[in-house]
Amino acid sequence: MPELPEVETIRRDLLGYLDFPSPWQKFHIDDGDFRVKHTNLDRMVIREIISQNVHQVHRHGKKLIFELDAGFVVFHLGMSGQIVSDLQNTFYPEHKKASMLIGQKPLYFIDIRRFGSIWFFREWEKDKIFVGLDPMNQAINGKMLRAMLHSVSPVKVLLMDQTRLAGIGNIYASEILHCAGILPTRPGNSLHEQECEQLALCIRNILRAAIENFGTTFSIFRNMKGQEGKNSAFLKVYGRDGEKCFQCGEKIVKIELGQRSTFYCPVCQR
DNA sequence: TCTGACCTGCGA
DNA sequence: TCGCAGGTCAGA
Repeated sequence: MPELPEVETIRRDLLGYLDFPSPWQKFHIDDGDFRVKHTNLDRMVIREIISQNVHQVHRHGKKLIFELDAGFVVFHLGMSGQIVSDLQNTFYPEHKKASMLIGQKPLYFIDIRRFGSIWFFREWEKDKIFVGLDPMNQAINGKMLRAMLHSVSPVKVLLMDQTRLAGIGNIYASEILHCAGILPTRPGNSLHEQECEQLALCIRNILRAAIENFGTTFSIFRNMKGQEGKNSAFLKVYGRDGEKCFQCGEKIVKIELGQRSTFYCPVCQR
């Protein structure tokens, strides 16, 4: 579910909610099944976290990163993860996987489909967190993108490869390629430098607009206060198969690419 | 590089 | 009841 804009929305909520620095007072993993595959937080690690202050909340790609005195607690929301300050802010309190208290502020991790994860990394393991280039990085230009996407794989699959660019998921990959006028099926290495310049521009613009709209909600995504994102109303292709393209009037097409639904306009995108 | 598996909820 | 859904990973 949550891609970069949705995770950034939650991060901004957290910045307004938490005080820094604040001691991590409580951390309880509520679901036994969750513990095995999706977290390394055993009793020893939790004890290590609880002795520390939270200094800041960062985001890298789709990861939400709580910076501690010596280490990082990293949340990945998977397809259906939520972080809420009050269990009344979610329709799914029965899917609570972790309960936390930072300073005097409670936080809950809700994970309906159980694809989310929570990991603790020590300072020397930092490299494992910051994998891939964050697409909001201002330094990204056409030349860099062209090198990054130099592969025979479809450009949409490459955009969603988190080891290249971290944060673009299925919704925004379709939206970005429509903005850039590029067919999702084009091999990455077929893109010209000018197309990559346009792509770099669209990546930033589409993601920035989605952040300003507090993310995209179809069903599950909510911010920390339980409110829906407003970006769904601004989508140009995603979920609009059979409807008219706003630019040319041609019908939006839906195909499967890399086992994911992909939407594009056959006229505007070449 | 591709495919299936992991999960639950929702709408057709 | 079935198919689909915003993600990621292991294994072939």
